[in-house]
Formats: sequence, C-alpha cells, structure tokens
Amino acid sequence: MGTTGRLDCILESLEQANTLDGLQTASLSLRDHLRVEHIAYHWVDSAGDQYGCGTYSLAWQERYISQNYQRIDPVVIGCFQRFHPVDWKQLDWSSKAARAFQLEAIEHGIGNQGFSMPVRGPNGQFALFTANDSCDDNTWATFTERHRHELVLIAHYLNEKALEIEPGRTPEIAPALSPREVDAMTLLAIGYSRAQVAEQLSISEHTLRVYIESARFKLGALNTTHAVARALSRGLIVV
Amino acid sequence: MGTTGRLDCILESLEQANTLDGLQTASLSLRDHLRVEHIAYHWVDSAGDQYGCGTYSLAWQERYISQNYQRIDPVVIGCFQRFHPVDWKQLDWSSKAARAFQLEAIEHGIGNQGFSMPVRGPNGQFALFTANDSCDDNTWATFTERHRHELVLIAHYLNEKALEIEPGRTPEIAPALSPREVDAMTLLAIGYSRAQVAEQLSISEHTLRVYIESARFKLGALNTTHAVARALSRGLIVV
DNA sequence: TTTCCACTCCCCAAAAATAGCGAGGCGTCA
DNA sequence: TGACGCCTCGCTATTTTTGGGGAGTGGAAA
Repeated sequence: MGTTGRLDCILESLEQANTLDGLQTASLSLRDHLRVEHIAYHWVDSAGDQYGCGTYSLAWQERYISQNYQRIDPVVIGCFQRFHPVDWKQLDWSSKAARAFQLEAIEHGIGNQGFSMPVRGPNGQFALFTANDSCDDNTWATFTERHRHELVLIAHYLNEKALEIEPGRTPEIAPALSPREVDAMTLLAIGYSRAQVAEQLSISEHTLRVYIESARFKLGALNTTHAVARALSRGLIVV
Repeated sequence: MGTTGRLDCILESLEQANTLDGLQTASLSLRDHLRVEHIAYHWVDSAGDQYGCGTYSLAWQERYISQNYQRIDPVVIGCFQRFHPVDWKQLDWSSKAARAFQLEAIEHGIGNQGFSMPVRGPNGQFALFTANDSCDDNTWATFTERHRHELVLIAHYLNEKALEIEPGRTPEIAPALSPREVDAMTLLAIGYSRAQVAEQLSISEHTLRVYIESARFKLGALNTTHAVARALSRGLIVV
C-alpha cells in the first residue's frame, strides 16, 4: 500500500488543480494510490443539485442524478447523520428501495465494499468521499483500518478544493449587523416572538421593529423569516 | 517537532478517552506534541451553550462563557463562514468589540498567534480546534504549514470523540422532513410569503399551512421563523 | 463641526400568520 | 387488512407582524 509520502504528493497536486478536470485527474491518482477499484467525491445539495468527481462510470453517474438517488441512497442518508467515516456494511439497507438501488449499483460496476466519509462546509454544504472495492470483509476491514487517517485527509482536501472551484455556491460577503440587530435576529431565530424579544432586550416592541427592519434592509431580505435565514446562512448569527 | 508516529500514539490514546477529563488529558499531550503554548477544542453550541477542553486558563474560559464572547469572537465568526483552517491574522479584527476582546484574551495569557480549524457534525453541530502561541509571524507560518495535515486530523478526531462523549448534546436526531415540507421551508427561507409559496408549489394556502405546521411540529419550533432557522441550521434545507 | 450611524420611542391601518376544528385519497409496510 | 404517513382541500376567528409615517439622544468618524 502507498506511503504517506506519496499521499503528500497527491495532495500537493490536488492543490494545483483549479477545475473540475483537475479534480478528476487527482481522483485517478488517488485511486491508484489507495489501490481500490473506485473512489468518488460527491457533493450533495439538498435541492437535488449535484456535483462530483470520481471513477464511477458515467452511465451510473447520470442514472444516479436523473433518478435523484441521493434521496434513497443509504450511503448518503447514513453519512448525513454521522460525523465519522462509515463502512457501508454498517448502513441500513433494509428498505426495498435501498436493496434495489444496491443491485443496480453493482450492475453498474460498483464494488460491494465501501467506506464513506462525510464532510461539511459552511451553509450546510455537504459532501461525501468514498472508497469502493470488491473484496471480502476481512481484506476490506484491514484496508479501512490502515487508511482511515488518509481517507479523512483526502476527504478534507477534496472538499476544500471543490469549495474553491465552485465559489458560486459559497456565500456573498456578509454586511455586518449592529449588535442590537444581531441580538434581535438571534432571538427571533430561536423562536421568540417580537414581544418576547423586546422584553428580553428590555426595549419597546416599536424599537425592536426598527432593528428588524434595518437588519432586513442590510440583508436584502423580504421579510423577517428571510432576514433570519440569511443571517444564519451567512454566519452572522449562530443558533 | 514531533513525528507522525507520535501523533498516532496520541490519537490512539484519544480513542481510549471516554470522558471530558480524558479529552483534557489528551489536550495536554497534544500541546506538548505540537510544542505550542495552547491548544483548545471549542464546541460552539446553539443558544450560547458551550463546551470544550484545552489549555486556556479557567478564568478565561469562564469569562468567555459568561460574556457570551462567541458572539463577537472573530475566530468563531470567521471559522463559521469557512471550511479550511485559518490563521488568526486573516480574520477581521477591525471592529471595536473584536479589538477589546483580543486585548482581554492576551491579558488572560492567550498568545498572539493562532490557527483555527472549523469542524462540523450532523445537525449543524459546530466546533473549533485551535493551536495558539506567542511568536513572530515567520515562525508561526512555518509551524502552520508543517502541521496543517496534523491539525486537520486532530480536529477531526477530537470532534469525533466529543460527539461520542456528549451524545445528548447533539440536537435531536434530525427528523427528516417530507419533500413538500422541505419545499415549503426552502421557499420561506428565501423570502416568499405564504401566498407566494402556495402559488409556487401549486397548492392551496391551506394545504401549505399544514406543511408548515407539521414541519414546525417535527422540528419542535415555536413559529415559522424558528422552524426555518432550525431546518437551516440542521442542514435540512440549503439556501 | 457637521454628518453619519446606532439606539430609543411613538401612532395607525392593512396584511399575514396562527389556532382550532373538519374532510378524503393514495401509497407503503407489517 | 389496518395502521400510518403523506398530500390535498375547506372553514372561522384571533393574534401577530408589517409598512408607512415622525422624532429625539449620544457617540464616532470625516
């Protein structure tokens, strides 16, 4: 199996990449380095928008996207609820849809063993990095144990690169809110009504409204809910 | 500086830890390994609830929590908007509050150089791992460059451990929203009024209301704004 | 010094959201 | 088959939020 030294080289070449093609090339190196059949980086957007690179067949990728399989894919669902990398065997394949999905995947050349690592970025960004192969359970267990650190690192750097390449998906620069506006947005975000927020801040409800309005204006929001959503997704408030 | 071998040992002992004290002990080893003045793991929780471990003085930790400094701490705010680790020098210290905060931190023994790594878990969980020291810019740049991989790994494993130790702290397991509920929450989050959402989804406003209510119920939210905020911060919708 | 911004307070009328009921059809899973 | 969840539609009434005005303080920056 590859050495840490070689991984460093690959990560370095990954740093040079600045297009999706670059990521694709890096994927191939990574696969060779890890000596597995497939690796895949898969950016999952809840709007169903997707994006990724890896060594899965194009036919499978297209099929996956066109069928919106991320909705039923146990790998996606399972990783979404976890922080640590997971072996596919630990996932829930019990539903009918999941088993049908798995069969179809295998028909498209996906191996029976998989190990996937969830990665999360700002604004709820979510992606997976997967290593995939066909082998028996023991071989796979040895592989995952030995490469755990590497897989974590690879997932991190791939996602870092993906975020860099797709800046359209990252947030606009945030227009700072005043302290009172932050207070107001924060309390609204945790469910307080206007009256409660005003009481909490010891100001009149009329005053509070001015803050909400000015925050709404600064955030270019159409209403309070929108303003809170923008403040949240731009990291101006933390709930 | 330490070798990768030693880091592996520390990470292994980290794996054994199963209490906050264990994390605290691991922090000390990590500090020695990295040869910095301070390291800190800081779980930034909703509602200002906090949690962490590290080598900062108790006085500072208490002060930080009692003053809710995570609201103005440029490290928290900056990391919250980013994926990659950041040097404190790259952050925005321009506001008055931020500068006052920095001065106070230094008085409490925090070094002038810092390097922080954001980590995110399921349900919008968010934490920081920081290495901190007092030295000149060049020394620090060399340090951060050499230890980048290590810091990423440490942050990952510390957070994995923290999630394991404090499972109660993770917000309730995300009660998946139905597709229509997701639609409703998403459109509300981008500023549509109820009438507009209903029109967009081609359903009656009455029906829409059922979705909003059931989403609110599932999310344990007190009102629509709260529900949207929760859906956002748990990564159930993306705006 | 003047200008700007953050903070505070007030009124009123219209629009929107909420709470409480009700109903039926469709699909999946045990 | 029956339970359950999802999607769809209806009513009434109350509470809350919003949008449009205006007005004064104090501090910081230009």
